Amino acid sequence: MNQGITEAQFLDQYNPKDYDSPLMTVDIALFTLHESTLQILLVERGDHPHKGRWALPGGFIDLKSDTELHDTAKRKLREKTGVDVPLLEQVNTIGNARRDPRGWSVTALYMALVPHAPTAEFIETVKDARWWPIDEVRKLPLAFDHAELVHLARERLKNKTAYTVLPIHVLKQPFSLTQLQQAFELLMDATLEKKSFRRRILNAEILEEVGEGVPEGGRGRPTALYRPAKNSEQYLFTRVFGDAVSS
Amino acid sequence: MNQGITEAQFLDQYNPKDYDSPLMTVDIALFTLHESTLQILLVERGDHPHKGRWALPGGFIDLKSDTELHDTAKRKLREKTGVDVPLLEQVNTIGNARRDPRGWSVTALYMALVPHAPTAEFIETVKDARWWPIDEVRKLPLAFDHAELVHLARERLKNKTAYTVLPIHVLKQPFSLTQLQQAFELLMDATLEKKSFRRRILNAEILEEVGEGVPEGGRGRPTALYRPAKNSEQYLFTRVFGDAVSS
DNA sequence: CATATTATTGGCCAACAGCCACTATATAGC
DNA sequence: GCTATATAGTGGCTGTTGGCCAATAATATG
Repeated sequence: MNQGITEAQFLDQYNPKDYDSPLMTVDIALFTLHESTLQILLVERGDHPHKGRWALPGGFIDLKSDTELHDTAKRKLREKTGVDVPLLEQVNTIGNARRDPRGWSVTALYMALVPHAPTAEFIETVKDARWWPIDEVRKLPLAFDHAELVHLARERLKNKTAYTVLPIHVLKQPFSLTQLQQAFELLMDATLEKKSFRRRILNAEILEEVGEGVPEGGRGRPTALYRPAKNSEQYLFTRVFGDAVSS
Repeated sequence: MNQGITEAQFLDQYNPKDYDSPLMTVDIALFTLHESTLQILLVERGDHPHKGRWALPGGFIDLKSDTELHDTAKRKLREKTGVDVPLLEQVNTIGNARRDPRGWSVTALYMALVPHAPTAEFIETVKDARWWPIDEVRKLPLAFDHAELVHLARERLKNKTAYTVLPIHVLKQPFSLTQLQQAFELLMDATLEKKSFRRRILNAEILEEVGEGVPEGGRGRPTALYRPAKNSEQYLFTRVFGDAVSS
């Protein structure tokens, strides 16, 4: 193949355009909690292919400005949400010959969960993007195989949540344990037992009590409010829930 | 951008070579257990770049014959081991501008664990490939960022093993519980408590007793031999071990 | 003041993991 | 044979944790 030449000579001769390569994209499933629903950010495609359909934010790598794969993901999210998403989790990479009409295509799927507030006003200004409640997404016409990608990300989110204290950093602070439990339940799509939930969360020592607040619904016993303890970042990947989920 | 044209017209005009795209490859960390060590398959590179260094088996997608990303992985493994690997797990996808001297490069890393015997003779005939004990790999000159890829796959293997009954299908059958425990310990890189191990494995009801055999070392009480029960495939992803690991 | 509503705690039981000593059954050497 | 040694397998205790659900606390409403 390249006998008898040095590596420098080889690189000199090499031109990537001499070879066929697939399309390479990045897609991001960005989730948030708002008004007691789990929501996902979708973008209405303005270009072919699949013009007019809803899609996950994402796109091609900019070989000049991006130096890491997740730089592309961060850049695309910044364009659509106006904020920098710190924790991007890679979910899966899907590649085949039929998912994009333009030909062989590979996409790296990322996932993140962000608080709703900081993004809300900005997204209104991006006319082709909006938050969709996750339950309504299956009624939408989605581009490419994005219905499948949404499903993969949603499953990962369920699992991830069971293993981490992730929702703590998504709620408006301070929050009550009831609110925190509701957040966990939304993300995990499961019902948690109240006493077990409180035991685990409090034993983990990741919360700090900061006073009292009004209960859900305005009436009833006042509730204790909490915020993440200073050292709670380090517990971000602590296992908090086991099999303590019913469906 | 493409105003006023139909999707068919758009696709007609479209040529992927008009756009810059990164190199896209697939790499596979193939593990096996042999002679009480965890081993990984490596290939000595015959071409630039990094000619002469050891690398994970892998390579470029064949846009004509491969229809799925993991087809590429399976094809490459078949060339090197002579066998079809049924269970390929995707570990991670790494992409950046500096991992390959040829330019921006993305690789999808897969992982699998196979029994040693069926591959052994074939690999001898592939002169550039061999099994390496995992502990010796860090002394080798590895190509690209494959040292990092090996590390990622090894970590995933540890976790995966803790959650599945994977080693059952890798041992020569029938096997004793002592042998099974040793396999788990090698894969998880941890010490397991004998009684707890046996309790969990036997309670899972995934094994079938099939007689007696000689103990390890030839002397001592004879050992019960087991093989996977018929329904054990469905338990492939059952959680078998929790935090019952010391180091 | 009675009732409804939400928050929080008490307390029991069953399951299970860690621990380690004890028993069982073989081989090797004398 | 007898003893030492090696490996396999079990008994049984303890502490932790999760599921369950009833009891108690503290407020709002009419």
